[in-house]
Amino acid sequence: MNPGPDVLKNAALKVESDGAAQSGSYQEILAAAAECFKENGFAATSIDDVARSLNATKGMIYHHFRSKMDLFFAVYRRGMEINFEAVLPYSSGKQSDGDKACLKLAKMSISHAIALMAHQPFQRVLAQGVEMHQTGSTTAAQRQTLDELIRLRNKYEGLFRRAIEAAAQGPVKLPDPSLASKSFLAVLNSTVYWYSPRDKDPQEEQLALATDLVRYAMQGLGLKMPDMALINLETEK
Amino acid sequence: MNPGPDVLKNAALKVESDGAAQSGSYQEILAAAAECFKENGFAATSIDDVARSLNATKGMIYHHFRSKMDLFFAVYRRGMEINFEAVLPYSSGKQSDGDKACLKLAKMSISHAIALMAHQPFQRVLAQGVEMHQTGSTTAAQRQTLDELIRLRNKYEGLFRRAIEAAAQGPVKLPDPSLASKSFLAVLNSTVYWYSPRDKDPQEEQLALATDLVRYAMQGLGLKMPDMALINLETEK
DNA sequence: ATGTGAACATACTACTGAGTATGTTGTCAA
DNA sequence: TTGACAACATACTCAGTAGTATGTTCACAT
Repeated sequence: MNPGPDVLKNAALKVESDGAAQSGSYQEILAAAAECFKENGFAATSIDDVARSLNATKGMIYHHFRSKMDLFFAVYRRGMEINFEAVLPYSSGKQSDGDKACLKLAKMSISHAIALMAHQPFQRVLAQGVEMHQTGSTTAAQRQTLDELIRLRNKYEGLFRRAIEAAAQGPVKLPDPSLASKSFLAVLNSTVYWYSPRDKDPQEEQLALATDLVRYAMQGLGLKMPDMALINLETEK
Repeated sequence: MNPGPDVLKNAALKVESDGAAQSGSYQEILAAAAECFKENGFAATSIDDVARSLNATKGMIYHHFRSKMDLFFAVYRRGMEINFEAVLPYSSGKQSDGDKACLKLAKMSISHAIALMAHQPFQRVLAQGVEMHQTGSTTAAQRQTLDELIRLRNKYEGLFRRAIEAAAQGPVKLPDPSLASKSFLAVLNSTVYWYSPRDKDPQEEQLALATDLVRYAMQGLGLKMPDMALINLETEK
């Protein structure tokens, strides 16, 4: 079929490799679009809305994107990129030791949960993309692109499923690994629908919330949360 | 302010009291609209779409509903109705005994999870309503109605929060009851985004899935799942 | 029989919004 | 200097759609 790693590579390397090449306005459009899509949803957002929020016009958007769908896909892709960047650093290697595997899962999960809260607009777009996939809309060509993006998402979910299976070796039994990972991620992702950052110490607040959520999610699997002292993530930029 | 029980009564009694009074077509419109909203989302669904799926015309819809928003609200209300009908029978009374409280919570949760899978279109509309609430759309009057509907939803969530608090008395500590109930319901509600019924034994399948989900959700709180023998719900109609 | 209103269908209006076609401006190479 | 192209802005087309205005049918009360 299609070589697995490539799909990931496409997403994960774009930011690094392009750097200055990807004109600043491009990323700005993505951010503005994500914000608009979050506010009103894809269908209710017009290209003019996005342009307006940039003090620009429709022509500018269409200079960079061939259609509204293309713009949405680009935002979606960027959202997946963000998530991979958050989780990949902690997801490499196979831990045969149960506690190590648990620690790895916890790190991945907390990093994921924080990224989710720190980049809400993009994460909401990801959720909308999933809904769109179940829908029978779009043309054949768009459908193909969307399928590819969903595969990317499944790949991401796979990172967690494998980490969960590794962590649940031993005393814990998983009735259905797929169901387990879905439930697990459902808890972590739930913040998308109600969290809104407070001005005071959003960093601190997000870490605390993420910790509680991950504790709950792991406990559901019968796993105990590792000591927080062991989970010091590199604080990002 | 507004008397709490009334809001609930409005929703919970409508079906019973109206009965034959609510013309058949009314409920059919709700079902068709729910299906359309689920398929394409609120914004991307036209009144003509709904009418077409009923082999009717726009005039018929507007004869029963004053606007597209009104139709949406009615569908939302019906969705909440379904949920209350599923859960209320098991949510009455205060269990001081921990195990009893646990059993009560389990019954409520399983009934909720099954209702969710059995009425997907309506449940998806509920989700869309929540998103809509975070959004800055709609007029002032509509906003008021939407606020009322969200209060209804919060009331529903409150049933679970109280049941959770009652069940978690004793050996278990809840860091944040609100967070706990949000996570708890996130797990149960997650099926909305991926479950699709199989032709074979949907009843059986839904019960099995619901059981697994509830087990996970309760374990996350540190509660153990009661024996299934104790959880025989009255099978609905 | 007749008028009256409920329950629709049909025809129309007014507007929004995706996509396009065509300017306009600045920059940079030759 | 000029021409060529990137990076936009402006102006327009046209399909779709919320809402309205106006038939039409039929049951039912008087």
